Amino acid sequence: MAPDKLISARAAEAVRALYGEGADAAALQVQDTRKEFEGDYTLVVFPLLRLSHAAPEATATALGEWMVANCPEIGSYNVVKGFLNLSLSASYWAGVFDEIAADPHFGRLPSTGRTVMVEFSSPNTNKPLHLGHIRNNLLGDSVSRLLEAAGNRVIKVTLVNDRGVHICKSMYAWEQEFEGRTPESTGIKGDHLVGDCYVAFDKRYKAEIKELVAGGMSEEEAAKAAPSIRAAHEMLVRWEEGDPQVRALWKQMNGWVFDGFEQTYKALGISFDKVYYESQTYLLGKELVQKGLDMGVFVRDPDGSVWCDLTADGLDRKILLRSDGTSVYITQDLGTAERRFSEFKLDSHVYVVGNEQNYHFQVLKLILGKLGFAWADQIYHLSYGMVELPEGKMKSREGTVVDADDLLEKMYQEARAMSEESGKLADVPAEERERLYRLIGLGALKYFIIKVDPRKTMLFDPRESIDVNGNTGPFIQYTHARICSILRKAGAGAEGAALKADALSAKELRLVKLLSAFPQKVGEAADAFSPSIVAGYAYDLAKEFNQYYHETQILREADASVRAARLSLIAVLASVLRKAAGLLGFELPERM
RNA sequence: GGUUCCGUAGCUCAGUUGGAUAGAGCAACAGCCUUCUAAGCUGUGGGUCUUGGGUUCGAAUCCCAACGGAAUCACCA
Repeated sequence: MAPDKLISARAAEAVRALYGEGADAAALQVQDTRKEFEGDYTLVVFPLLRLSHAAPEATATALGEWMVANCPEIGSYNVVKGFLNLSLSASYWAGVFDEIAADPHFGRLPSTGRTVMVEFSSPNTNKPLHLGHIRNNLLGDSVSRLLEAAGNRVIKVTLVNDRGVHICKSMYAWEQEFEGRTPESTGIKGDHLVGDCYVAFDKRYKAEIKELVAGGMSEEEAAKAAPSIRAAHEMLVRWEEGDPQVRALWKQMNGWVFDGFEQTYKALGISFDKVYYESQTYLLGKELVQKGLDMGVFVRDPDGSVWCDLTADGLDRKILLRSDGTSVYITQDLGTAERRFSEFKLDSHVYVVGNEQNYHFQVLKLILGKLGFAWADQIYHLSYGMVELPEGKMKSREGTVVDADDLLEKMYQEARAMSEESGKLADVPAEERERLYRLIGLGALKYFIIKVDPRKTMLFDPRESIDVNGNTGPFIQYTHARICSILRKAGAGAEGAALKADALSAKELRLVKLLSAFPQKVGEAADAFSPSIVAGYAYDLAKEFNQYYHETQILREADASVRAARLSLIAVLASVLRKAAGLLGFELPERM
């Protein structure tokens, strides 16, 4: 039983023994004892006063006395006002440590038997990935790992937006200005080349509008009449008709983008179990529209368009089918959701999508509910905040977008610079060194993003490099490397010893207590879809170790059994740090 | 205007079922490397938790209002 659960259970027994009635679970408030007081866990007795009919101190003391006398695990107690601080005995903690050390799957929760799909990343194929996508990718990846650790079967998917007028814009610009140029011929990464086409289109389009407006046309008319936009729309029509020439170019350019994305995903360490393409799913959902009409939850207007009236739910009327019979974005989302739930027998579905689409997902869930799908409320929109620059939103037109590939490269260089300055890796082979630079740079970036609560908009200042000191990924990596260094010097087979209860320092007890909280943190983080909880935990653990490191001799400890115990403690510490970082999606080096 | 989210130290962020004197990091300042990796450790300064009410033994946390900011409300995706 987890230590905090044990305390709760014991406290319930004490209350029953002393006051007869069983305290309801809600009345028993057990929390971590604050650092400035002595104890492991604290029972807040205020809610129990109505049972004890005594003053807070007297109630707390009575409970403390009973618990120390009747619960072998509880070593001592003290009372401060209405707070009963309880300390578990050193031998209890030593036992907890042995269990942790013996459990190779420590931190993995029992199976829930549930299958969860996580959709994330979902890029457009007309421009390269940027910092916003990075946040999405890292969150999606980490949440997937968390849900898996929490006992779920997880299916990671992405939906690539590979069709539509925006792709045609890039295609048209390529024909006009880039004809013949390929990633191979230019040496430009495919997604960047197509992104350049998109920018070129925008430039051309703007110029045309300006010219038309100068010729007396209104802004609005000009936006529709500009030759380039007409050409792009024309291309889309031909794409939908299956025109071989358009399809060939579309295929070729998307191929470039996919190759480029693949490289970035690989660099980020991200993969999917299944990739969906909108070009193959955009027609889904039409039969659901018919179903909704039959059920009477949708209405068809005289012009032929189909709507769902959500005004009773505080929203607006939502269009589901255009008057020309073609479907809109949400129509295909309805269709893909239904297909996925039935095909994979999903218990729930998480969509990692920015908070700009809150409305969309609100509507999606509502409509699926109206269509009678019981699983509609098992859809969860993990709505994350935007990444902003000091001057506000990233704008591709103003060139303020932070490119994913550039940022990754910058992080590697940063790690290299730090490392070369210290010289600690001087004797490591060059190839291995490069691997470590990437690992550290990636750790810095991932931790920087993931430590922030997903819901919040976060700030990134490109002028300042991402920190590597303090509450950072490299701090955790460094801590791990330090432990590994000690273990290396200790020699093989040094760990595995049991802790000696009578020789444990306060700091060592704290470390064991922190270790024991890991599974609970995994559960909390998974429930809240918030990897930042695990990030905070990893930081606390690393910080605690570093303090321990400075005040405790390990290798030079004279008593062999104490030395062995300390080695096994730090070995487990390193392993839990690795697991925590693993949930966040980055690795810890053995040297740095 | 409707809906949703946010407002905590100079800056970036923790603080999730209401609990003790609101915490970290960065930046600033002062210390600690002949001793297991100084990407570390120790200390100092820094706060009307946007404001005003309410709920109660107790509120950064829950409720109401105001102020400030963001997103969204397309026959776009």
